[in-house]
Amino acid sequence: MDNSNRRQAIVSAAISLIAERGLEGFRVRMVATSAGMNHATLLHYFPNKQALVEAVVDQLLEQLRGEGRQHGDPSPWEALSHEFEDLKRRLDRDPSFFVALNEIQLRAYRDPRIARSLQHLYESWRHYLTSVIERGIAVGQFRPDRAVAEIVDVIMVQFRGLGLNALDQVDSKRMETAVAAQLNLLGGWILRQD
Amino acid sequence: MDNSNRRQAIVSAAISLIAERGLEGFRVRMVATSAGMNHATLLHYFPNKQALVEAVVDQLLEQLRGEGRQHGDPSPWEALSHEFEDLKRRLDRDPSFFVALNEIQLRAYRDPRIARSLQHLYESWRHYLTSVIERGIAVGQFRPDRAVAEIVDVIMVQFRGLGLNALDQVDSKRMETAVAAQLNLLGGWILRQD
Amino acid sequence: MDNSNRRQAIVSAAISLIAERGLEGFRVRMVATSAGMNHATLLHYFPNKQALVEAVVDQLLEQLRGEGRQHGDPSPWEALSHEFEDLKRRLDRDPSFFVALNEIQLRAYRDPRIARSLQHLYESWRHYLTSVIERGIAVGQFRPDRAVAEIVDVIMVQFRGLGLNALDQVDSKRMETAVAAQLNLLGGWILRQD
Amino acid sequence: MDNSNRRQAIVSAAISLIAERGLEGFRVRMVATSAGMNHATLLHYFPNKQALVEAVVDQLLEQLRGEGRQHGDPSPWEALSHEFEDLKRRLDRDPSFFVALNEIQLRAYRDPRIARSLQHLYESWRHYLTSVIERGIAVGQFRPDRAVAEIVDVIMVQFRGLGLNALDQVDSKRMETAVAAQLNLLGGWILRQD
DNA sequence: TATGAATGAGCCTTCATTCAT
DNA sequence: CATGAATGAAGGCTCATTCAT
Repeated sequence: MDNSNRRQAIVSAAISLIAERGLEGFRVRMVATSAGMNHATLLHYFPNKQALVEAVVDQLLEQLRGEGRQHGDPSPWEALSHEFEDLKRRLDRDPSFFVALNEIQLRAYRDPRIARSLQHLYESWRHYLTSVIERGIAVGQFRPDRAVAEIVDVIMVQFRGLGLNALDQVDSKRMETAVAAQLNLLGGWILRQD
Repeated sequence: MDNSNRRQAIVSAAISLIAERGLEGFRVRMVATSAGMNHATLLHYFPNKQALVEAVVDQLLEQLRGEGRQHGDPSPWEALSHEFEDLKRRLDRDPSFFVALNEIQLRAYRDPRIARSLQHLYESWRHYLTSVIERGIAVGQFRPDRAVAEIVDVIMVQFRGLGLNALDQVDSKRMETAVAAQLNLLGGWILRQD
Repeated sequence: MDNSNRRQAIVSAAISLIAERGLEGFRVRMVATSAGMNHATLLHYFPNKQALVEAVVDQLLEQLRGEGRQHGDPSPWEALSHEFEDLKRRLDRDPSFFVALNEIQLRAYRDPRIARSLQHLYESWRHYLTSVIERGIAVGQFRPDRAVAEIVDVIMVQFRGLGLNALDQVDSKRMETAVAAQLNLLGGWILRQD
Repeated sequence: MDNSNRRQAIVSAAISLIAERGLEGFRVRMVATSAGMNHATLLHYFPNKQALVEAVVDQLLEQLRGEGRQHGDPSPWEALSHEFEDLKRRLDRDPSFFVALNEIQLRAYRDPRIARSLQHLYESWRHYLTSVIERGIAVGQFRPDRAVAEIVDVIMVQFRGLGLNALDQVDSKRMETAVAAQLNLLGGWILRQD
């Protein structure tokens, strides 16, 4: 179990470093130093740099998947709202997480292995959103005249756009407004007006 | 003027390479080869790598600012629609442009010089959008109960999100739908309903 | 302590190379090869070329300061004679040492850090010579009508001139004569004649 | 004749640059710029860098040989004194000349062609000194019990030592004293005392 | 496991030199 | 002659990775 702790520490240090310097500027030696060990020791835990990056990706995606999904039995709209709330909270609490995530996202464009991981996550998220939307329509909370897939796409674009904002280092207040506005926007589009 | 052509060719090759391999993986030698010259010759046109990257940034931003702004005397909503149309056209025609742009955007997070360039562009764009929105409210086309700055932020998040989609290499059709949906979404939120 | 040995080997190789090719022509790669290692390994012991050069300077000056100062309780004139003897021995045994030293001396003209090191050495040597001369005058061995500082300067010029002779690669015999002549010259000038 | 002027300008610029940055740091492009022309143009006057350096050597030696040799019919001792006077004047007027000269002297150690040039000069100078000394002994001005060759060597060492002092950038006053002292030293050794 | 040493591949940059105009 | 462009060789330095202890 100590082994696992050690790996965790390394991956954490790696994420910080990626957020700080980008994948460009990401150096195995620095990660090791930052994790309090010799660089050669680090390579006992990860066979090479690529493996470390992949572990970072896994960790990032795990974290992304992690929270979310609230308890209780929320209505579809509450479920969606919760997703936005969750995003806001993350953006506020740990913006550097999103910096690293964007970095990974770009890398995925060229690294098939990372692309696959990311795709898995997106698919599972898309799946979840789809089910929520469908339920919303079924229970009459959402307008029935929108294509489900389209709604899901819309939401994902919103999230991506908001995630990119993390790079702007704007104040927490403004970020909160931006998230709220997007939710509001969505609501106006899919909520049944009566 | 041949000098200028040569520089153009280099910058173009550089953008392609950045899109292809990222700023990580961006090698002066490759750019030179790709532009059909010795790497030392390239440094004849740009004093060093950093200068080349900056030229790329300038070119990218210039291109971004470039088109847009249509002719005639469009209504505010037509003006906004045109922006989305324009984005769609670009995404379709030259997706790698957006890949490079995202790359630069991430780099701006750490490179103050690039950050400044980007900020200039964003400010000018924000300025333009603000004027359009204000006019739309003034002429009664847009709802008066939305904060202008908030609307502008919303649009910028939408564009960023859509830009990131370029990385997914989805088919042109689906991208078109995504852009249209976002425009639709925006319309539902700010257009005066009667 | 092996580490220290390795550094020593590198510095020695560096001195040889400087003597052979000058600071112009001084290549890290060559030093490494000459010391039997990869050039990257060398940079494991010295962070960069400049640091290596400085180590060379230190070593050279250390060596210069090193020997000298004989045992027993010599008269002032014997002390001076010993300095010349010592120089002669060095010139004979390791002429390339002086080649490197001249090289460094020229570099000091432009490199403040080296200039400082050299100045320290010269000051300490000047200090020593001053004390010897003063004692010589006090005990009546040297003529009292010469300014001490002037005598010291004279001696230093002599040493510098003799050191430059190392470049001529003349035979050991002739060098010996030259040193002896300078000592003789000095004696005629400062020794009390009776 | 304009051609000759141009070459002169280039060589002068080259000497200044060598004095300023050493042969290490000596760049064809800089010389050209400093002489007010394109670097490629410079290579119309000197086929390559080496040729330029050799021209510098020639010029330096020419200058060294140049002055000297006074008019009238001086006594041997006056002739020697004049040499020292001349050196003093040069050291005072153009110390950077000696910096460049030392630089060349070191280079001669490895460059046979330069070595030969230097040797020619030294031989001719040695020849001149020899004749002066012999005459001095013949006319009874110098002590007859010194070996002529030895005296000549002594003088040359003195000159070399004084030349190296140019690097110390000491004040003119002190340099003057040093030269005078060496002359004095020499006089005490060879002048017939009566 | 842990680590310091070692290494080869590779990158950016410099520079003397060549060449076409 | 003059010059801007071009080039190849080389140099200092970095870095992921391997290895012996």
